[in-house]
Amino acid sequence: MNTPDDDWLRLDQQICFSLHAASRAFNGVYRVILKDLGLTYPQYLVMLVLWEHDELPVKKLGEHLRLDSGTLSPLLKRLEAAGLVRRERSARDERSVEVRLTEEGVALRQRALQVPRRIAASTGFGPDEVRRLRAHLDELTTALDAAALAEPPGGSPADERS
Amino acid sequence: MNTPDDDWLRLDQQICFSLHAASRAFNGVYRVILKDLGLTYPQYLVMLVLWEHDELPVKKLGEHLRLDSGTLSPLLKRLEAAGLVRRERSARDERSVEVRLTEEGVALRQRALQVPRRIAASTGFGPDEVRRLRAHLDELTTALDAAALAEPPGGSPADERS
DNA sequence: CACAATTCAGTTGTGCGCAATTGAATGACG
DNA sequence: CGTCATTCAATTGCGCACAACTGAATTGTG
Repeated sequence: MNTPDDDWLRLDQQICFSLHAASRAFNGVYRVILKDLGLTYPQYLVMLVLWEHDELPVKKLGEHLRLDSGTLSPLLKRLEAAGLVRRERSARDERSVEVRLTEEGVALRQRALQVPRRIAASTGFGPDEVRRLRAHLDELTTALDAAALAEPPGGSPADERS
Repeated sequence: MNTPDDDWLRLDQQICFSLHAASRAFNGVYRVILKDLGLTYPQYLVMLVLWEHDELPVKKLGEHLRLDSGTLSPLLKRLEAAGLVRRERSARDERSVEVRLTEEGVALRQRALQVPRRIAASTGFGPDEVRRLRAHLDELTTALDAAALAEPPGGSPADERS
């Protein structure tokens, strides 16, 4: 009785607008800053993972980033063409492809060290604010993932009958 | 002296990961729910604006959504092909194209009224939590936009010399 | 051992997001 | 009035995201 559906549709607009807009605004700032490094934002994310792990099969990379091979395969090809990464099929399991940094890829890390500072400056957020926002977002993601699993297309989970 | 650059690179990872992941998780939930309506998530955003305004030039639509014609033109073509929208060049200003809902487009609103409830259920967030998160995100977007303006590619704003 | 199910990377097709460009219409200014 | 700059929508080109599928390698089971 509180809020008729009409109002919900307006409120809903604001929520998804906000997230969408924030995501793209962030993306835009990264784009500008990463241009110096010759990386796109998703490529930067891949490099961050590799700087931590140094060698990973595509599958593991995808788990860290929540991306599948459909996205990663061409992206990794481009990183390989840029000379930052090498891909070689695993000897143990020929289905798997190991991604590893080249020397050039390792070296790029030094130049990337300045990125977080510049990003932080752009947000104008302090460490605490960042932490709170991150916690909020992670909470949201967890909830959404759970809901996505519980609600396979079509109806409510209660419809589940053998 | 507080946190060496190495740690920043790790912390930074977490921030951008969180936002990126949340955005795509949200997108995924919308995708499932909107499939019933035959809309993608960005198409839904466009329809939300049109349900509020009923008739708008592409330019205004883009300002509401922060999207340019490069994104909107093909998207609107698809909405037109789906019979939800009509596009006609303005009589007053032949450069401009007016977008207006068809009867079918107006009618779709009824079926869309259920969407916000299902989304809200998926997040598990209450109205207050949503409001706080939205405020946080808007604050972030505002800061990022300001920074994007202040920092044209290449260096700090202080470099600005005639 | 043989055969079915699974796991993995890659490909294809669709749609979004953005930069850069094009071309037409409009507006401003001398 | 004519010229030049601006404002629009549309197009092109590139990269990401994701669903669906392919094909090869591996694992599980009888």
